[in-house]
Amino acid sequence: MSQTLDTVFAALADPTRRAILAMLLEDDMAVTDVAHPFAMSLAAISKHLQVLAEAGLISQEKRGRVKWCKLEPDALREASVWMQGFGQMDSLDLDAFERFLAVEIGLEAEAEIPGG
Amino acid sequence: MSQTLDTVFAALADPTRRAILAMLLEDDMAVTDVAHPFAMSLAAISKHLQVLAEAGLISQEKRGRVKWCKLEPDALREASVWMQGFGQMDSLDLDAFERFLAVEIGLEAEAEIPGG
DNA sequence: TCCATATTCAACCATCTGGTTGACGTTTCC
DNA sequence: GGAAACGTCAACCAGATGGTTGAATATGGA
Repeated sequence: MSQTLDTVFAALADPTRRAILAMLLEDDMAVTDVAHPFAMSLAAISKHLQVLAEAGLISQEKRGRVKWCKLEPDALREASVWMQGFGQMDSLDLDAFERFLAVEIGLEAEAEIPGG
Repeated sequence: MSQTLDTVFAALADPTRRAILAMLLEDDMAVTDVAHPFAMSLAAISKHLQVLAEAGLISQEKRGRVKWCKLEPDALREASVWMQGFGQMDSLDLDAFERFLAVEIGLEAEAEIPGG
């Protein structure tokens, strides 16, 4: 889940990938057609699509020699939920926060919250 | 705005930086105190804080020899709004999309939407 | 003044990222 | 069968990223 947030946000950080997602809103598309409007090679777009697929933001299905790309909004929704929930923690449970840190960044148990 | 999304999402892609944001939810903190729970150098945390500040996710104010870090949820909200709005475009206005592409990735006017 | 604290800067390093090109394996179709 | 279309793979490259260490710059306090 933490790694999911890593990969989802990293995928969204690139404008080409955000543009691809916007294109896939309209309809499923073949890799070649996704690549068409962009001023870069097919191989580069293929890599971008892999990044999006690993983040769970799209799925790909091969039919014949054509690989179809489909938007998968669930991962996007997960990240969005994270961001929404973020502003709504009112006061932080420090014990819970230590566990959160431990999960988020693999911190040892000695993690101690300054000022706490 | 496009660059803002770039920097905001890139900032959020790192678990250390997300943990820092979570800490700042509770209260404003000095750089040294932010660094305390993490198993890395102060200089590394200082860099992370710069990334967060450039993305607009935090602000920093120096009082005396202490630099205070404060959460600025507006940039987070902007990215969240982008994500929310994303799933809600129903059908895409192709002309608008070409302008979107032009802004997002600096594409030339000849951008043409395949299948469109 | 002198020392400790708070923070950044500069140089360095390993790894990741985003792009290229050319070769390759599949599938389709004449 | 053989050519063309679809897509990925492999090798390579430049630049960004995330970390380190040690020196430098302020500021605060005895």
